[in-house]
Amino acid sequence: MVMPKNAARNNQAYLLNKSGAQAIAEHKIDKSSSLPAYAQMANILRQKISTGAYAPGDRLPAESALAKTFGVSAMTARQAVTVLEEEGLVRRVQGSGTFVRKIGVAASYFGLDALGQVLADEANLAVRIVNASVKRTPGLEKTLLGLKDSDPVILVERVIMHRDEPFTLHVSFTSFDPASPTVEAMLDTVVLTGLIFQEGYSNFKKGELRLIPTILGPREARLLRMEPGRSVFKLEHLFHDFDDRPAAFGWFIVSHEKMPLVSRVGVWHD
Amino acid sequence: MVMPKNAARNNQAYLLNKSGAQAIAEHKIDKSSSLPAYAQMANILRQKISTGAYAPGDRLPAESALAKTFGVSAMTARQAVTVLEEEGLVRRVQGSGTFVRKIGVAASYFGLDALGQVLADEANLAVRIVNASVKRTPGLEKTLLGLKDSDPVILVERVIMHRDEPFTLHVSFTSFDPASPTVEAMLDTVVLTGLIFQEGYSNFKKGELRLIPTILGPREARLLRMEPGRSVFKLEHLFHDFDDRPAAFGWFIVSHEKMPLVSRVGVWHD
DNA sequence: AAGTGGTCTAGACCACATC
DNA sequence: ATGTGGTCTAGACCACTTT
Repeated sequence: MVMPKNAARNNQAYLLNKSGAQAIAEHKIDKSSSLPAYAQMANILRQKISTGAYAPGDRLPAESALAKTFGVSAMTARQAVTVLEEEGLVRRVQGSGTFVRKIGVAASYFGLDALGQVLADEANLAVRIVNASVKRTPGLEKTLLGLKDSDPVILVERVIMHRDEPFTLHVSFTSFDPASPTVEAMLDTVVLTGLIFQEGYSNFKKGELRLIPTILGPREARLLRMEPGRSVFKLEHLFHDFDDRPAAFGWFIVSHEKMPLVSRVGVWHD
Repeated sequence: MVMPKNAARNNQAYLLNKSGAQAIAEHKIDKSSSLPAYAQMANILRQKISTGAYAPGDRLPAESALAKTFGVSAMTARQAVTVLEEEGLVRRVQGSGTFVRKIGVAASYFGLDALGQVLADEANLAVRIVNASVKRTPGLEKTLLGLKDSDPVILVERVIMHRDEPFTLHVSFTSFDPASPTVEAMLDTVVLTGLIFQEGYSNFKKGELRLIPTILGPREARLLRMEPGRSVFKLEHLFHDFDDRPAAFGWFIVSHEKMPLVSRVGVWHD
């Protein structure tokens, strides 16, 4: 399976912006167009895939042949094929050729765009801290943070409100390090700014996230103004600092209505 | 998105910058190595990001500067930066520069690798059809398939067994088209081979998938040998044929243990 | 041996952002 | 005006697969 690439997503809107229908019909590149040659080529090739002219399993013409056909250099032809590869439509095999992919359920991936958009919309956000305390009893979070059962951890629970409606409940555990800033500072910098919002600097080097279906408990339901017993997403996270120490464990509770996970595969734009 | 510009804010990263700059002062590409030059460059740059020498928000040296520093052509330097961009570590801004990304929860994506691996492992798969019938009563599936309430649809329910354990329950609806092959043929070709397994040709041009948390019903639980009331994933799919007609609606029921959804962000390999 | 994709060069010009 | 990334050329050689 091809990993989704940021470049492909960024190009998407651009490529579709101005597609020359006449260019597609004539199988040629309009070099005076504002649309780059490689994008025009990609559009034409995608069109042929969408109509079945190039069917799943078929081999595309060699990049050198495409370059000759379209009257561009080999590098430009290669760039065009790369667009389709990043869209997951074709698969390159060195020494053999480029083949049209067959679509299937497993080819999909899900991004957290909805979550990102809400968290970036700071003007309409409000954070309600429902609990901020120091926890001294044992728990899974201490294992994950590399702490002893007796070590204290900072527990913070927030409801993130979006347009005056509860959007998600965030529960986070951070190790209580006396050498670090105070609890208040950590609340505002490390965990909140570093994890939730997009602006500013991050103190984290890497993170692991896990998506789990779970059932809404009574307290969670009350905080989110939802019915208890509903099935919702639990998005767990464990972030590590630049010394590779696990520093922030926690999770977001959010419904699939607020954070739809949708994926599209195959050709969705001719 | 907002562009962070104030470079000297993270003191720690600033110190690391000075000490780290000497440690990696080599900056040399081994052109006799089997590892391509662009990959070696990407490794070095990634290393600098992982140590904080290039901190989130910082601007990378211009591609032309990198090319000069590493003694390669501009295209090769560009390819190196592209690697980091595709890993989600940096973000390019035309006319402005390339900036180290700040990691966050929303930057993650989830692939169905686990599902794909199981469905590709045909030697250890067995499909048990638990229901195959023609449904003539109204239902959501008819709306999605563009059919009238009175139109018949083929309903097939299968338990896909992997290594003699129930892996997932697949429920699918397909329009009953008299011009198409018979029910039996459709079971084996269109829906099963086209949707589930990877080999062979597909009859679908595009598909939309939706991931939903749901609660296991009694019948589903029995078929999957799990406890009812558990929270599991429901992976809905709607595939369209090459005439853009919706042709296969349905869903997979699978637990998060069988299909873990994990995502990693940031630098995980130095 | 021939054909394919993968890497690389040394330039060029363009689009865009910043000063 | 300068500097940045984005596109493009016309070659070259390499690694790999197929014939």
